[in-house]
Amino acid sequence: MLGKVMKVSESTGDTRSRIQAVALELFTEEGYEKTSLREIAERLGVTKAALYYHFKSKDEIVNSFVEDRIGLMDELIEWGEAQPPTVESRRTLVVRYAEQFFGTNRHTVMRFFEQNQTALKSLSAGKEMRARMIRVADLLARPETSHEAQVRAALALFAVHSSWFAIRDPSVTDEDRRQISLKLAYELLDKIGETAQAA
Amino acid sequence: MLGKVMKVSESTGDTRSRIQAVALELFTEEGYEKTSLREIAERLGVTKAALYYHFKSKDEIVNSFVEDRIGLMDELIEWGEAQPPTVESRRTLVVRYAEQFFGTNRHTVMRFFEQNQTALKSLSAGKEMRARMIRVADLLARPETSHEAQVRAALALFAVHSSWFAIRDPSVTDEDRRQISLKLAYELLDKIGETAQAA
DNA sequence: GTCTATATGTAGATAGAC
DNA sequence: GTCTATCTACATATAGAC
Repeated sequence: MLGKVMKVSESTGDTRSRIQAVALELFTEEGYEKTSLREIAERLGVTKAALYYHFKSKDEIVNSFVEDRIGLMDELIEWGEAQPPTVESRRTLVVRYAEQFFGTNRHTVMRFFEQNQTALKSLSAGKEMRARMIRVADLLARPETSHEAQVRAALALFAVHSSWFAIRDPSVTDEDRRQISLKLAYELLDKIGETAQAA
Repeated sequence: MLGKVMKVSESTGDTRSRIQAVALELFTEEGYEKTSLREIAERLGVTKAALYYHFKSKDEIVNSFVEDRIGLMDELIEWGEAQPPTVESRRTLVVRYAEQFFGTNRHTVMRFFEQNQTALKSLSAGKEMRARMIRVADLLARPETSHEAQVRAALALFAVHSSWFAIRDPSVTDEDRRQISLKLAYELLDKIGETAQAA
């Protein structure tokens, strides 16, 4: 999935993908700033120079695996904007968000974002993603503009994320985590727009 | 407050405190790893060597302002452990947590933790704080051991934190943020232990 | 208590051979 | 496509003068 968009003309998509995978893991586990290109190269059994053949800089590696996540978020936002601000569509929006989070190659990329919030402030990919998270939260809060609704929306999204680490038992399946997070997200979201609904 | 524990014999507590304040701000805004001692020194109008007179290393600066937060958390945990696992004591626990968060010199230290989770993994102060956060969450989940209760507890704590950044309007007062976060924390926590209560 | 000067390491990144 | 070798910059940290 990581090298999916790549043209076939670039023959050895293998090394490129392996760089992305290792970088994503290390960036998530020990942080973007602390992870050196030397470390990534060593883990792969190549030299730093090889990395620079595939990516022109360190933050380009980040961009490469963040790109398609941004694309998915854009689809989600576009869909959400076309929906009426009802309990139903709020629920569906968070369900779709959770699908992205738990789907495809697991939650690796989202965990990377979570763990590198600060470092990502100075990376373009980080700013792009940040803006989209805020947009999704705003869509969830609609039609309310109250501060409480804003926090409810943020908590609903965080429910999806936190089910990953707050449940420390590693034997719990992704599906179980997903269900718990959605139950709590519903609980939080369903109280949004009650005044508007009643009116 | 930052240099409170300091002995009076150390005459110029001023510079030491100013280093802590500037470091805390920069570590929070742009990240621990990315912030250099040169940057901190320049901002204060001194040289790096001066910093090393007051602190023997970079992570010692972190320890210095984290220490008393750890102490407060320990008091909180000790108090919590002595309470019965009821709706009432759960509420009071999160109220006290919020007091720590919003109290004293604002939420600066807690924001620093939030923004540097990954970097703090390799710092002793980080590991210490992390363990205490988990302990508080466990106390909130009692007497339940269900996964859902664990997520409820984590979300309740995050409600306190998120009220700081999820409400983007800067004119909202700390008191308003505190009230909103507690309302939502109650909502989440009050459903813990319902089976045990009923039994 | 703060300075100048410097030691020492490692980071990201490039040139050019193979 | 990957290598060796190297550049440049900046990091943390220390020694010793004032």
